[in-house]
Amino acid sequence: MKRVFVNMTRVPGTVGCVTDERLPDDGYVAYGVTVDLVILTIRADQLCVLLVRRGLAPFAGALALPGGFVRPDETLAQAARRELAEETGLLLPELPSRGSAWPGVHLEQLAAYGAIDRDPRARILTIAFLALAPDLPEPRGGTDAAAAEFVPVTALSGLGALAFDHAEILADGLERARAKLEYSALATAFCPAEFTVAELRRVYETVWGAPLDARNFHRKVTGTSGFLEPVGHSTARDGGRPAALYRRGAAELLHPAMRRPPAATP
Amino acid sequence: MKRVFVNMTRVPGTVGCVTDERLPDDGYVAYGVTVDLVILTIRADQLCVLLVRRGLAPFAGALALPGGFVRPDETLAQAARRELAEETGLLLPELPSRGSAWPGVHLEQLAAYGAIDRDPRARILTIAFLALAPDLPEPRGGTDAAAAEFVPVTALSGLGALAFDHAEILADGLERARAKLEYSALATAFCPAEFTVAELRRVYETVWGAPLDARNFHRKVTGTSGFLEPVGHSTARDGGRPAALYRRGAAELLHPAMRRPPAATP
DNA sequence: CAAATAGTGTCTATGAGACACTATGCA
DNA sequence: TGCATAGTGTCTCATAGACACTATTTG
Repeated sequence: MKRVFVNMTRVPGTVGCVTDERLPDDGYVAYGVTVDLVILTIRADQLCVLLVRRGLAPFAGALALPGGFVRPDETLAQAARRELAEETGLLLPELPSRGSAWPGVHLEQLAAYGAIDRDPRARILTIAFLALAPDLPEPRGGTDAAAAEFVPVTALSGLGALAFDHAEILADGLERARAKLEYSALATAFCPAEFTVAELRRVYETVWGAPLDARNFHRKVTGTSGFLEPVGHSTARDGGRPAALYRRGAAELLHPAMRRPPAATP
Repeated sequence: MKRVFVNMTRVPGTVGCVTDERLPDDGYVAYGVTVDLVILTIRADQLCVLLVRRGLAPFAGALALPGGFVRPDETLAQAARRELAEETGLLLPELPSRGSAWPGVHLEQLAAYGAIDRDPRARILTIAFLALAPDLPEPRGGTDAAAAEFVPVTALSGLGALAFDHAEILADGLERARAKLEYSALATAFCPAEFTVAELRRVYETVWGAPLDARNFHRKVTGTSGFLEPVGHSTARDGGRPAALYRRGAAELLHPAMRRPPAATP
């Protein structure tokens, strides 16, 4: 499918004219730019991703990652935050431009995707972001989402392909999340402000898809300095002996790192 | 500095009109997109980055990372490969779209940078790539490089600021490289096709800026399966007992990982 | 021979994983 | 009392780091 790019523009003040073959060195071609979000949460012990059902062509009726065009007055991170707020109904304070985070929600850049025909309409690049959040209220149909829903990632093979190259983006987001649980305190982003060690362990087990030894896990996380901060030993119950509650500590990176078992992640 | 965006375009087939305030949901604004390269190599036991002296405004006369606009018929990775070839004079075979690599040279996506005023002329996003290469021939002034030279990264504080946000991009690239030496076989990308354990160790010491114990290093790298593959025990000399030569093995990721000493990286 | 670099052996501290055991709640 | 979950102690194995020691070259 060879397309003619009619949406080339020149910017006053730059040299260069636009042809289809070879651009002058300071030539300038403009592309559409979107942000797409991999928003992960844990519901009922399942790792879920927020997907929207597309209403418009292309891929009308298919599931897709939430996202939208970057506006001229916002950075990439700001666009991602706006989309996140629109899709989840969360209101977010202003954030530093890169990385985390307000209490509990984590947002970071994942990668840029620029395959030539990833959007059949025109050349559109997307910058994907990864968001991790504790269990959220039901997503409200945002302004640009026909219908948004959290879908267990294990159910995706049976749901048909995602729109555009979103399956690849989602796979990259999942792998990033799984990898970062090893060496960062990111798992706490899936937990409410106060949580027990068992809840944190279930996060690891759910994201990695592998069981962990509860005793060793407890020793490890409580022994890693800066990971957890005990909040006055209030407790909550879950059937047995009450558990101590913790808040996330100051550490971003874990020393030593948690070790992901070699098990599969189906 | 408030600018008016005159370079907004509409793409036939998409709805939406362009205003400065609020875009319809499927609205579309176009931006300039470049790739910028952090090309690292090791020369004379110093970690060096390839920089070009800008000839044109803005930042005329300043040092900058090599890069250029993405053409409409190439992916981001292809644009990065083209720029790499133009700047270094290397001829490169066609590659799979993500990650590495042809013998010895590594290229991977680093991140996207989209601060609103990162280019004073217009809204331009850049996708940064990280390249690691063995000692290259003197860079030839490429088509769009006024002059290209490898600069030791330790010398950069005394050279004045880099153009645009390239100091931030370079810092991110350096940190990525330092981190990936820990858990990947990336250090071999700084070495020629055949190398000794001592040469590999000098790569680690140079990138990390910290000395390593030669004996323990030797045991570790030769004991990590898939990292090094002994090529018929030919040798080369460097003053003392001849050393065995190795080629990089099949492993991308190291098990167990190398450990970066806590030392500073000045 | 000495000097220089390559490579091995050995000891110790630390952390991971296995798992017995104790602690504290509820029905 | 029985059961479920929380949390600790202890053993074993693997690996990191320190460093003594051997091996193989050149001058």
